[in-house]
Amino acid sequence: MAQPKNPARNSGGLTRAQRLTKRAEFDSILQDADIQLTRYPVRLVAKANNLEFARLGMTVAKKNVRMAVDRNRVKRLLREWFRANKEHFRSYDVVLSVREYVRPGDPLKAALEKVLQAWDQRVDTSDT
RNA sequence: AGAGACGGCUAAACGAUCGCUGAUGACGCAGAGUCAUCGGAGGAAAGUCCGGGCUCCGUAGGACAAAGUGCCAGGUAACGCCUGGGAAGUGUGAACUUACGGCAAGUGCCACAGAAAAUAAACCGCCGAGUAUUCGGUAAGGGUGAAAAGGUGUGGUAAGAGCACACCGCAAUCGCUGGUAACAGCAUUGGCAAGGUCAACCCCACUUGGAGCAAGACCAAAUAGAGAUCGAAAGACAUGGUCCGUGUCCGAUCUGGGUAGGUCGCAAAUAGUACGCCGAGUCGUGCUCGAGAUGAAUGAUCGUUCUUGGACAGAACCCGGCUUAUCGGCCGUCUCUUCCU
RNA sequence: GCCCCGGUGGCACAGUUGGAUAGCGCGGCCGCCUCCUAAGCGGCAGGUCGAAGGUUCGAGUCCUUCUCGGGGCG
Repeated sequence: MAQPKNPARNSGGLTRAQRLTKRAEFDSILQDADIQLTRYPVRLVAKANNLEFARLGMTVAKKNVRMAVDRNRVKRLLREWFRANKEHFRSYDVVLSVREYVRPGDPLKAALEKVLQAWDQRVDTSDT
């Protein structure tokens, strides 16, 4: 039997439709952002997307995180964090950037926790 | 027992849940998607230092230039790599290291010091003649320097000197013997040939067309054939630096306008491993494994165990090497020292 | 992924074919000048020549391997 077309139906996954894949999409979000917030070293930029689910894009520059192993690890942790908390970001396109070098591990997780708190406050006030 | 040399292997394991990605199958008109099964980073994936495959370029022909390599032999698709051998050097030794062709082709350079740094020469010395300083002989000794026309001993001499002799070293013979060769040994001859530097220019031998998967091929959307200047049988252009040769003929330059992506290339081949041949390697037989993304996949959480928190580190066309990084653990062969029997 | 440049006092740069104690400008410090400051004048300090190894009597320079920084190719 056919499944609904909404990819957000799948509660746990993070499929290609839920990712930003075009340069133009990144540019439009970064230029016309609705919400920007930074909790060192993570920067979050978001824009409402008129969809029923969230989409994720990440930028981790080689200049900031030099080693490919660390860079992959940072991106995996960002992706996993977004996947676990994506209900918070419903109907938003989100771009996550790592601005400074951070060792993947507890410091990054702590920073992401702060980002989530700040996001919840911002979204609550803007909705009401 | 301690210290060490060489070679090889390994690179935490298992389970549960939630996820990512490719293939196959099923459902689905198709697409999107869902479910099931299977696969899913390394010894260096790294640096991009070499070599090849593959693709395109106007032929890829010649000459010059440029770059690289450099003891000998073998291996290889090829190499600057590997294996074996020679020579030289280091280490008590096992072993290790070596850009190790040629300055008796040419040119250049060798600061300071020193008499003199390359046609050789003579500062202090030594000796003889002469007598207030010169002439001649000499290269033993001193001094300078990184480097100064073999070393030691004996004879010899005015003093000395390969001047003579012995031994060592050196050179020559295209000598003899061994070796495919580099080279080694022996014999004979020569008093000995008057520096170093080629990671200085260079000479000799050999090698190299250029670019690189952002190569390139196909599909498709959009834009639209604009304006100006210059040159025309000489010139311009062509993917290599120059020339010759070759090809094209309206070409070149500038300004302006427009630009959206997708599919293939893309993974099984020159692979690894066991046995046979001294070795690299080749061949034969058998066995093993089989990543393929494109804002870019291996993760998260929990539990158990260990060496108690696991180093260096992440494929992007592929392969063979080199180099560099690396916590440890294990295995094999061998060396030295000390002790015991 | 591929290709190409560069690293010399605090800053921006020289350093020719290897040769003596690596220079110049700005900046810093001290002194002179001035009532004081600036300007000017005189003097001084400050360098692992990105790192390691090699060739050489001798390396900023030549060779090799790393490291850091920058640029180009859609």
